Amino acid sequence: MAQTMDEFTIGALSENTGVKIETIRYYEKSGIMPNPPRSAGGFRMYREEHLNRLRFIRRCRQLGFSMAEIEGLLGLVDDHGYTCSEVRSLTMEHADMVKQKIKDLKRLEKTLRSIASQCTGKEVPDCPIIDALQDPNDRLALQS
Amino acid sequence: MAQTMDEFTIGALSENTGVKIETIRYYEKSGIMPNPPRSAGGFRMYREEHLNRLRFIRRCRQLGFSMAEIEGLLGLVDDHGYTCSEVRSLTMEHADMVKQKIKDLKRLEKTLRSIASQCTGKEVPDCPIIDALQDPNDRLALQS
DNA sequence: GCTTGACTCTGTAGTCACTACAGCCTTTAT
DNA sequence: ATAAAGGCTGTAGTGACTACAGAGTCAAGC
Repeated sequence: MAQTMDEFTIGALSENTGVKIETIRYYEKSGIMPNPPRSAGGFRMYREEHLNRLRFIRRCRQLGFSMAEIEGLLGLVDDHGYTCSEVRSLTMEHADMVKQKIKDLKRLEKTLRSIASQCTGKEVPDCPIIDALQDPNDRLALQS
Repeated sequence: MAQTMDEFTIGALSENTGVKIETIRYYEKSGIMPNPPRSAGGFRMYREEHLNRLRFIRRCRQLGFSMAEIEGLLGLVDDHGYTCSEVRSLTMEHADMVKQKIKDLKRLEKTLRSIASQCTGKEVPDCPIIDALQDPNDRLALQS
C-alpha cells in the first residue's frame, strides 16, 4: 500500500485514532466523515485533515455527544464558520444533560441499595425485592 | 370488548401500567411476557397475573435492568423457586454497575465544564474547544 | 340488524451507533 | 509468481423499542 508521508489507508487511520475500520466506514456512510479520495485499486486514502476530523469525532463520542450533536458541531466548523460562544453553549447544554443523568442514576442506586438492604439474605423463596416489584402500589417508585 | 371484572384487553393493560401496546407485544414476542389466552376474535385477554408481571418488568426497566437481567430474575421466580440471597446478589451487582456509570459521568461532566470554561465567549471563529478536539495530543482525554 | 368508530390484529421497517461476517479484490514482500 | 495481509461492498444482527399499513373485531346507538 502506497503509504507516503501524507497519505495512508483506513487501517492506519484506525490504528492512529483507535476507531475501528468498520466504524470509520459507518461514519462515512452516515455523512460525518467525507468520502476520501481512492487509490487506483479503490482503497480509501486519508490525509492529516481526516485524522483530525476523526479524532474530533471520537472525542465527542467519548464525551457523550450523539452523532446528531456532532454533526451540529461539525456543521458550525464546516459551513458557516463558527463562533466561540456558539460552541460553548452547545457544550454547556450537553454538560447539563449529563448532570441530569447523574442525578437520575444516583436516585436509582439509592433505590437499588435500599431494596437490597431489606433482604434477609436467607436461602428461602421469599424476598422483599420480588414482592415489592410485583406490588400494585408504587412502593418502588424512584424516590428522591 | 368483553371487559369483565377479571379480564381485560391490551389497551387496558397498557393504561394500567404505562407500558405502550407495541411494547407489550414486543415483550411477548421476546418471551418475557407469556402468550395470553385470546378472545374468539383473536384479541389478547389479560388477567391480574399479567398485570403484576408487567409491572414487575416495567419497574426493573426503570431501575436500569436489561431485558436479559430481567429474564434472569423472572427465571428465578418462574422456574426453580428462588432464594432471597440470589435476588439480592443480582441487585447488588446491578447497583455496582450503576455506581461505576455515575463515576464515569462525573468525570465527563468535569471535562465538559473545564473545556467550556476556556471559552472566551467571543463572537469570533476561534474556539479552544474546537482546537482542543482537533489536537493530536490527548489534551481532552477524560481526566479523573 | 346495521352502522359507526374505537380498538386490536399481524407483519414489516425504522431508530441509534455500531459490530460481524461473507466473498471477493488490491497491495506488498518475498 | 505467489502468498499473506489488508481492503472492498453489501448485508444482517444487536437492544429495546417505536411506527406504520392494511385488515379484522367489538360494543353501542339507532
